[in-house]
Amino acid sequence: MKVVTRFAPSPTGYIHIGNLRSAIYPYLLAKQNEEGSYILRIEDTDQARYVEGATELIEDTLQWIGLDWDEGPIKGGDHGPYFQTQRKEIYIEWAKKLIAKGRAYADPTPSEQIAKYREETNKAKKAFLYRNYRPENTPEWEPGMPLRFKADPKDRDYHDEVFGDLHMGPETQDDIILIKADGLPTYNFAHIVDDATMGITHIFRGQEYLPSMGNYLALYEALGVDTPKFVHLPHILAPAGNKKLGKRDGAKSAVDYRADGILPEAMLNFLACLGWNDGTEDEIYSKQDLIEKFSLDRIQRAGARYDEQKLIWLNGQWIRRLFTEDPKALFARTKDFWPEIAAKVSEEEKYKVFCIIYDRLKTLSDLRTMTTYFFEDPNVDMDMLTTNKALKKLSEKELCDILKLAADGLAELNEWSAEMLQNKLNELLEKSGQKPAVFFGLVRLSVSFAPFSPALHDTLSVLGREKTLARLHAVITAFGRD
RNA sequence: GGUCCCGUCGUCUAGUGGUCCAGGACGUCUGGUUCUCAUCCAGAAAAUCAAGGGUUCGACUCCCUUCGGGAUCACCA
Repeated sequence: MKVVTRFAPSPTGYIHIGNLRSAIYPYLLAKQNEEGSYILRIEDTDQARYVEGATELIEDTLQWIGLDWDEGPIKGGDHGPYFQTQRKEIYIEWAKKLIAKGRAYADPTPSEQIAKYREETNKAKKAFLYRNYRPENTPEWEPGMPLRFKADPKDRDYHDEVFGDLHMGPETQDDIILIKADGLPTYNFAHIVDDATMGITHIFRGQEYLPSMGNYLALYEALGVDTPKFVHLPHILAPAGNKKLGKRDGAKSAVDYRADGILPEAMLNFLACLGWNDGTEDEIYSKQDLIEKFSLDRIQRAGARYDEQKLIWLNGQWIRRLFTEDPKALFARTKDFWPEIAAKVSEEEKYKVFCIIYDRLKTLSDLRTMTTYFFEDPNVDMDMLTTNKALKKLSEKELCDILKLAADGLAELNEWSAEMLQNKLNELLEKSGQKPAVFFGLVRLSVSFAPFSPALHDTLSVLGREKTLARLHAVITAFGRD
């Protein structure tokens, strides 16, 4: 069977990670099907909430994380247009079918009156059902008037791919608005028409739509449309509390994570596995792995909490993995993450630094704080030396002598390579008669004045002979014992 | 309030009647890797399987009830 899925966001702002997952699953399902198709549709029927530029933001997010759609904005396709505001005639046409069948009526009731009805039922602590107030005489519908569905409340059973066999009673079905007074359809009507005309086979959406299923089932029936497969997804929960993750909880835009140095591979891996797993004990999945292994019946029913720590860990895993696969390619992706001072240095220089520091990065933006001493001489900070755990037992003279020994020894080195440096450093360590923590620690701090750095011989080899010796002498001078 | 959904370590989860006095991962803690930080490796702590009743020789797994949590009841999606 050909699988056609869709992601259908409304352009009301950026896509936060809570929503992004419902873009990923339909993509995976479509791609694991040989002739599957993944459609992007923009649900822009709410003029009031429309945000300029939001569509571009959505497209950017999907492209970043690697969800390339087969049909939709930019790309086009056989089932367009892909903006609901451009499909107005289609909805009107379908609405007229419903009117002809006596299953839709123009509602003349003023909204103030409806508000009163609603207040009544609220006071009686009951769920509001408009059909209890259905007007007896309704005018012939014409544009500018709200059009309502005429419900046929009854027991309806259906199957959800995640939640299993479900039942909706008559009280879940009402005379919902199909076409608003502004002539545009509501989501409730539009998505059914669109999914039917676009040939969507699997509908993915958040579980907040579960209570509306009674209405949707009634509409499919009245429209004479076959029901697609339903895939309702549990909510992603905010880090604290039990509420679903939303922008109020500081749910960042997915692309904000890009600026923070999170790799799209890690984000995709993380979100896909938030509420889904393949039953094995694997943790790392590439897009291809996910496409091969994804299955609807392994989606969780309970909401999963959004845990940024696991994302960070996954990101570190991906940095190491991608480096192993193709270091240059990963390096090319670090462009925006270097400290400003690195701009004056050649790409080759930066690449050298990257090769010795990459396996310490959790996010690419760590480069900003972890590499500055490679590009500019650090300020000599004597306190850092004298308060160091391993060094504070030694006198200034002793420290200074060790540094001189190191500087003189290193100056003799013919070939300034990591390997030769390692040998030389070991030789000097022995000569100094100090513990590694003292000798290496002192040299390391003297050239970097950083709380941490790569292995000493790697650091010195990238730094180069000139800078290394100059920095060691700067500290010796600072001791005033030159 | 009505309706709908959910409930295994702090978190993500494995588990579809016996091999589970519950396994893995993140996080935390402790060690190891010639310096720091990170990686990597080894190990530890961490779940009366929401509770109570059934069914069964046997239940985390099936049934019922209760409790707890969430969603929804718009001319928003």
